[in-house]
Amino acid sequence: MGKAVQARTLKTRAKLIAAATELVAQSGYEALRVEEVVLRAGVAKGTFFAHFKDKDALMDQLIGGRLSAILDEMADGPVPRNAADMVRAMRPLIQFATSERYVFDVILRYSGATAIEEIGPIAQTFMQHYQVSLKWVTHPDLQVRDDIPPELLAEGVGSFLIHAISMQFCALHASTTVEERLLPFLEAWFK
Amino acid sequence: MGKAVQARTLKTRAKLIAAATELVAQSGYEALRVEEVVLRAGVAKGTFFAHFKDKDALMDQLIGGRLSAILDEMADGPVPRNAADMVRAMRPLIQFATSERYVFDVILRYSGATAIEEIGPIAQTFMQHYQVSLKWVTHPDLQVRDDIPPELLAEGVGSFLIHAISMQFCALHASTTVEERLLPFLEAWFK
DNA sequence: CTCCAAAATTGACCGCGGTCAATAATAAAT
DNA sequence: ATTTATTATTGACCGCGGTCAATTTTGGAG
Repeated sequence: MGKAVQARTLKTRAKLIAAATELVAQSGYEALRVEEVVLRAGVAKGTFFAHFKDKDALMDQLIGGRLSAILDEMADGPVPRNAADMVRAMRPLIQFATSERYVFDVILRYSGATAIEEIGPIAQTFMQHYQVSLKWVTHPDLQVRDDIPPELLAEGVGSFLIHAISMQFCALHASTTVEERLLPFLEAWFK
Repeated sequence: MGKAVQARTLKTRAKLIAAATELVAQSGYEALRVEEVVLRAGVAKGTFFAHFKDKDALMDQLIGGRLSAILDEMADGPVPRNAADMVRAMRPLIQFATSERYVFDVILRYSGATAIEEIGPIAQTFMQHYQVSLKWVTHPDLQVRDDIPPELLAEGVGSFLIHAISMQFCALHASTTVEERLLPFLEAWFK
């Protein structure tokens, strides 16, 4: 019998990812069409779905990859000193998540893994963000509330972030920025 | 010229809503097909889209209607005495929002109005929920934190609720219930 | 009643995501 | 080199949401 995974497979997959990445760079995530991806990659349509469960699975890869890279930089950066500093540190994350309404929708849809064995790239970045937040709130220099467990504080940061971004896509609150809206919530976590 | 809106229009619209409601009662929201709705309503496919911008607009109506009814009862009920009581009061809301993954996705997608003049039913229920929460946290019997403005507390309740429900759809946290997960966040809002 | 312009309805058609039986490429076994 | 079992690829096809030019219905004006 053949090897579990052939070299050809990796090549095709790489071609699909490359084609998709180029198309996204040109026209954004929402405009991406599977037919355009396979055309550019030079494969048949069915091949796409042999590599990705559906179109969203590709989006999970692409968007999850970007998020993960952003979070890696956040983790490497200095621990913020206060709430305003924390908001500033999350700026790259906010910018990407608000770049397209569609992107944020995909992030929300894939934030929860449907099964333990299939935790996708985006779902992983939520854990990654939790770890970064936990590292921050447990840093001794940061004056966070000591009557709330750090795990809850970290989880709350994620909750507030999603909420603040959601509001951005609501016309009623478009006048305020995400950072302005996020700040008071984070301040509530500090003493 | 004819009247701005004919009686026929209202009848057709009612038939579409009735057909859709019946189908949802039978097979749930996710399984709803526009073709089935128009078949049951006895109209052509194009008629559907003359009444609703797209399928999601119908969902906005149906799901928004249910949410609004639930929130009306919440508003009429007694003001909860503490965090645990507050979680209990939100139970009907949680049950409906978690009844189908698809329902929660639609709620999130429509939570923000895209333009001020077109605030849909679901977007309105978010404001409705905010009002109920505000009423609760400003009630004198409730011992909430007094170092955080009530408006922020009320908005935070919504943020925590969405977060707790999101976690429900993540296999990693399926063992805990939404109510168990929500409670510690609400307790953080109390003194 | 007849005419007419606006409003409502129709259904063939399209776009695009996703399926699957048939086919081709691969690599190990002999 | 030939056979063979496994894996990868193909593209015609389907489901379903959404469009639009053509047609019918409506209700007021003359």
